[in-house]
Amino acid sequence: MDMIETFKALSNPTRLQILMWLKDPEANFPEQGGHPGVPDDLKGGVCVGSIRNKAGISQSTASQYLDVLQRCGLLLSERHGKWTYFRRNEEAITELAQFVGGEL
Amino acid sequence: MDMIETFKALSNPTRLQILMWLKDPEANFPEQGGHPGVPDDLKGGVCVGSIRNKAGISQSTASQYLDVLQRCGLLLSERHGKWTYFRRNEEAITELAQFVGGEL
DNA sequence: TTGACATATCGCGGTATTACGATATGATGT
DNA sequence: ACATCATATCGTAATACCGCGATATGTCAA
Repeated sequence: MDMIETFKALSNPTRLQILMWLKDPEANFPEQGGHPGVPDDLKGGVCVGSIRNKAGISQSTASQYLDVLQRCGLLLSERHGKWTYFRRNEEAITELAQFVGGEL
Repeated sequence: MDMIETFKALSNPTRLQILMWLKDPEANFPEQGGHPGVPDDLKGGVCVGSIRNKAGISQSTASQYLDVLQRCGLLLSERHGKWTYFRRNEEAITELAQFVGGEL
């Protein structure tokens, strides 16, 4: 896990916000769900469009931000049909917390 | 504590390294000490010149980096004579660790 | 196959960061 | 007052990041 890339990813207010919103997808993305073949509990993550709406950024920026968060390992993505669902990678976040709480 | 500024400060390899070196000043800055009127145990911190040498960067860059780390609260500085001694702000680092380990 | 939709990638101008040398400030000793 | 040393600030060119619209790719439905 590249800590420099991770800190860089977190040093943008919108990206930090997205990561925190994804702690509670049900509360923060209520309009999500109801996609064909996808359960309503949002365990699998939230799609780009929902995040884009919530954050108030363009589609290309949303896609790019999520890519940055995924590249450094903080998010995981899974494609179902036309949608790409993003969710937190709790292992990576725990690893980051251990680094900051211990080695840093 | 501005988390965005803090993450920005940490997203530079040299600055991250400096913060980690300052966990153990005695081991990482052995040539430090012996300044008139300053105890040898380095409890008060390490001066800019020692950090500059260790990091292999220019004097102006060292001063600027340390200022960035201080502005976001990760370092504290104290002037004694012509030297400015920098040391870690453990309270701030603990606060950061709690944020990453809890709210993030 | 064609159209519609979701997402990804490209290209751009604007802005910030990087790291430096040059110079200014501040402190010490003579 | 002066020279010297440590640090801070200024000005800079190179590079990276920001956020967007335009466009490309991939998926489904008819």
